[in-house]
Amino acid sequence: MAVSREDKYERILDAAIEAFAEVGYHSCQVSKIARIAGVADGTIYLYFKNKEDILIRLFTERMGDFIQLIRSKMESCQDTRSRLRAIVHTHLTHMENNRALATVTQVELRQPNSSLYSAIAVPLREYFRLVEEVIEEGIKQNEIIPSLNVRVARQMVFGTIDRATTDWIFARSERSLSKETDCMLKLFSGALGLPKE
Amino acid sequence: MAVSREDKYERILDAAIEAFAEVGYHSCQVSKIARIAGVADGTIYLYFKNKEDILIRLFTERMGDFIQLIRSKMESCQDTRSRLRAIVHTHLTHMENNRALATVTQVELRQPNSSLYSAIAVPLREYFRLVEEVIEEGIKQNEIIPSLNVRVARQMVFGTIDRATTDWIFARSERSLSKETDCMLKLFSGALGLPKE
Amino acid sequence: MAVSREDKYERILDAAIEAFAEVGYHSCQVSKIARIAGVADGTIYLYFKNKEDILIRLFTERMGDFIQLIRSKMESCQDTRSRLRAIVHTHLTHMENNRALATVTQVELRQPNSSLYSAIAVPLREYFRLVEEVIEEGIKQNEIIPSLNVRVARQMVFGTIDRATTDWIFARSERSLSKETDCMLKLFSGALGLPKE
Amino acid sequence: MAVSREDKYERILDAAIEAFAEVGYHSCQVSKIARIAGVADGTIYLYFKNKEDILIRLFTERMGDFIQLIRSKMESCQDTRSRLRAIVHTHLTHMENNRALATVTQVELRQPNSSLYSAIAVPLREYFRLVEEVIEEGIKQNEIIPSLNVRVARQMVFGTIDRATTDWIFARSERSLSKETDCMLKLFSGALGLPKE
DNA sequence: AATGAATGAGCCTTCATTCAT
DNA sequence: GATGAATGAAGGCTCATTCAT
Repeated sequence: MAVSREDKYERILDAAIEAFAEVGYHSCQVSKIARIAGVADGTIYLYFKNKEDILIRLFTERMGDFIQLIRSKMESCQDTRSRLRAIVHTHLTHMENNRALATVTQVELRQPNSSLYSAIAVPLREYFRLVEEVIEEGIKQNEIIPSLNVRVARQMVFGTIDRATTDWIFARSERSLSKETDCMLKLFSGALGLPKE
Repeated sequence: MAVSREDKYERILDAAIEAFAEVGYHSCQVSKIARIAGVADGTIYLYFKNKEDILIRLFTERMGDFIQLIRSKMESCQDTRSRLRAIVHTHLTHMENNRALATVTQVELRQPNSSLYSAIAVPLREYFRLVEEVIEEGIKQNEIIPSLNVRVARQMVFGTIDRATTDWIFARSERSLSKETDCMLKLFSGALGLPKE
Repeated sequence: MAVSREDKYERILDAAIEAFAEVGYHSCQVSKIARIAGVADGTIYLYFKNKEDILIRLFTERMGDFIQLIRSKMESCQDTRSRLRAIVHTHLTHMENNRALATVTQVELRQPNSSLYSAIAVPLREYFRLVEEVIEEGIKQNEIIPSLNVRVARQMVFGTIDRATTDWIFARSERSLSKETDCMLKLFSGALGLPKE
Repeated sequence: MAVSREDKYERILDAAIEAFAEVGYHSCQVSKIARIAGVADGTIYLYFKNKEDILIRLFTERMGDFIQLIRSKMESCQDTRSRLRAIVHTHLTHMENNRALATVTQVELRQPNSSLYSAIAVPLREYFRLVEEVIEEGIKQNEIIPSLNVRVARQMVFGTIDRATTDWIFARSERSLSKETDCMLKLFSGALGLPKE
């Protein structure tokens, strides 16, 4: 069976994730992506405008999926604690299951002054917004102490998860990342003043 | 008086911080650093092995200074809360006062598989160790609840500060970063179970 | 009725003339010709060996037709003056009516060291020969002064027409090209010593 | 003695003329020019913006010099015949002595829709203007019949010279080009109605 | 030590051509 | 015959690094 057009696009994207994770975006040659994807160099340009376009689409598409995943996991949650748990656990599990993507995300997410930044900014801000909504709702429901700064609280939640992920990537050990969900949640509970379980 | 060897070295390093902050390490040409530093391209190679060496030395030296600064600020602290406050406040203030350095630090800190990573790892781990020591001491002194995972707690402290800094850099607004010290400390107090003030 | 093989061949040739005229042979992509002709890229290679072959056939066929046209116009001419007039007028009118072809002809006629040159050389030399025959016949009939160099005289006739055509193409104005027939003929009459009308 | 900056610029220009003449602008690799000039590929880009810039500067500078040469040769001329002779003879001699330049000029002078065309247009128009001035002055001095179209007359003068040059280039024979000055002048005399010598 | 012109390896991208359908 | 997705060779240009002055 021939490889369909859809498949090829995805294969190039997957190859790019693997390649970027291994050597970083800037040190990665387009021909390396092509080799991993099993296509010719020129084929890449049938699906992507240029090298940067690969990175941009990678972020927007995969992060879009990721945020959808988190939203769906949160639907059945009744209280703030379980919503936070859904975020933390889904995030850590997803990174654990997609280590290469995690590596790229952690590393390349922060380029200054590039068209890349503005492309990334949209899904990232959407994620931030989602976390802040959970916090705001928690305050409204009297589950979270009202006096805290919502943005800083969100920075704590995301920053902690993000840092744990980065540490896990660089540690290269086999230790589980998602197992840290409970530790993290306990800290967040105390910080936000969530009621005892 | 002629510019001494020391001065020229520092001037190149400062120029590099400015240049890297503006366009990013990979997009920055050595000649740009030379122009900002007011020296010839070739002169850079009298002081640095190559382009990457500039970045490595930049991190190790400036982060070394930074850690020294934090240690000195912490010397007079008697309890865990004030030690944490010293860390948070010194970190945020330092980044606020050295925005270009902050930009480089936040952006370029995470290159995979490069000799850069191992160079950065040393001072970064020292900083992590410092935070973890404060937490461990807090547990020993019964100021922090003992059941938490020290590493995850450190990831929270550093991750939150780090994320707040990144947000502040990309926000490009004039809002103060160091003013968030108290918000952050309140969260950490709750998370770690610090006694009421 | 389906488009016949003949038709498709001609359509590609016409498309090539249009495309080459617009952007020049070297800057013209084969896919552009295909798009204008309304065929797939690959189809072109069913009718032409390669890109250069399109240009070669374009010249040989269209110039062959052009020379036939001039010959037929000259058949009814009784004297040198009317023969020259036929050449000049037919040439200018033809270029005026086929501006795109004229553009390609004027521009691409002169590539050094290519298989293109030798392909063009044949019809071009035939045209030159035709002009020189008119001159030689004029000398034999005592209509043209015998002391002139036939080749140089032909260079004058062709060069003048050719230059006027090039100027007209680049002028992009709406001024008529064929209207210059009489001016040109008057110059040629004086140069060649044709008898008064 | 070191090669001065000026020299290197000229050497690259000369190398480009030779290389373009041999294989044509489009088929000529920048590395070929570099090899002939005896410099590294990158050095070219210290002196020229890009490949097209080489061609543009080549035309503007060398044609500027050429027009100056013709002007200087014409200064001592007292009548129209000697002015025309100066133009024809200087043009033919110059092309004969600079065959490679002539080849490039004849071939690459006519690219449509490129920034090249507008760059060439200026010196070329200046040359046309010079020829037309000679004709206009001749009419004013009653040396040339007044009824002719000046533009077409100029097209004849330039077109004939240009065509003779092209023929000479493609002939590749050792026959002299400049020796045709007199043939050509005799034709022009008759065409323009110049008084007998 | 300082310079900056010169180097040349390296890479992204294009596009003529092919070939499985 | 017709298609157009896929190919991959080729080349213009950049820029970190060198070295003669």
